[in-house]
Amino acid sequence: MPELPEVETITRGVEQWLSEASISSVDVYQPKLRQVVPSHLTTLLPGKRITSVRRRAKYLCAELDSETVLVVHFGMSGKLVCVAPNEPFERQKHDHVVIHFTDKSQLVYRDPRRFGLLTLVESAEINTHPLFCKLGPEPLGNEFNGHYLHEKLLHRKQSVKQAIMDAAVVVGVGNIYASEALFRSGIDPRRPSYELSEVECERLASNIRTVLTEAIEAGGSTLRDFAATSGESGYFQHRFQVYGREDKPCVQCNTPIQRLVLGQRSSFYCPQCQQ
DNA sequence: AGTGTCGCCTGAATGC
DNA sequence: TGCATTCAGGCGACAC
Repeated sequence: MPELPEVETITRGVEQWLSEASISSVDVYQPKLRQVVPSHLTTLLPGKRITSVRRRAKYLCAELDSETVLVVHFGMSGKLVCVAPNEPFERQKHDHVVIHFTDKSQLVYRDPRRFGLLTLVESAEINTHPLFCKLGPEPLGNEFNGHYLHEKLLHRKQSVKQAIMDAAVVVGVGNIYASEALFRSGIDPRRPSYELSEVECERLASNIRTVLTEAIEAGGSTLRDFAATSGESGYFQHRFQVYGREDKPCVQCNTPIQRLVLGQRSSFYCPQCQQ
């Protein structure tokens, strides 16, 4: 599932792949994603060129030469498939949107579970747009640090795991990386947020940063094959220390990893190392 | 305002 | 073997 590191990898992949070509046509085969794909996509995109690509939270933002941003979210199962000019391409069952370029290349949005979205936002309005206006800081940016996190958590009763997964606190920390960062920090995911000291918040913020950075680097290793691998990326799943490892020995102390549910999400932790 | 719950959707895994 | 059920997940909508 595309978490922040995967979206970052996809973004870098698309960036490498950008060309002078402009969009010639857009086919929408299934508009019913998490949000309905706006019908004006097919009329507004042709003739435009993608000038740059960046990531904000788990959104890929493709800037067009019309003061407009094509916003893509991958939900749980979304991918972008880059098809090289004249490379044979057969549309698959869950290819919902196909963007054709003048150089005969294609960009394909594939999403079996349809939890993702594609939409257009005016560049000037991106920060006030409903999708973006409530977002907290980027976990890899300077604004996010232990002091900030401590202030944010101070008056929260919620568990610390739920808090760091709240996009208003910090964006892009999904279920997997929340568990991993808490393990590395030696913090029990059930701890009430207000209970964490500034030192613990420093440690947690730092580990959120490093675990995401390491995952991006692992994803980056497949960057070269980006177009060929249909957006599949990364080997970081082989480095999970707690996520999905219920009953398996803790990598630090051999105590069996436990699973519990917080806010309807599976959480994994070591009862020995995380207090 | 903060918090908890629901629902969208499909495929994989599990149960009978 | 095949059918039915359960689960996973991001995140907005909604209720309290």
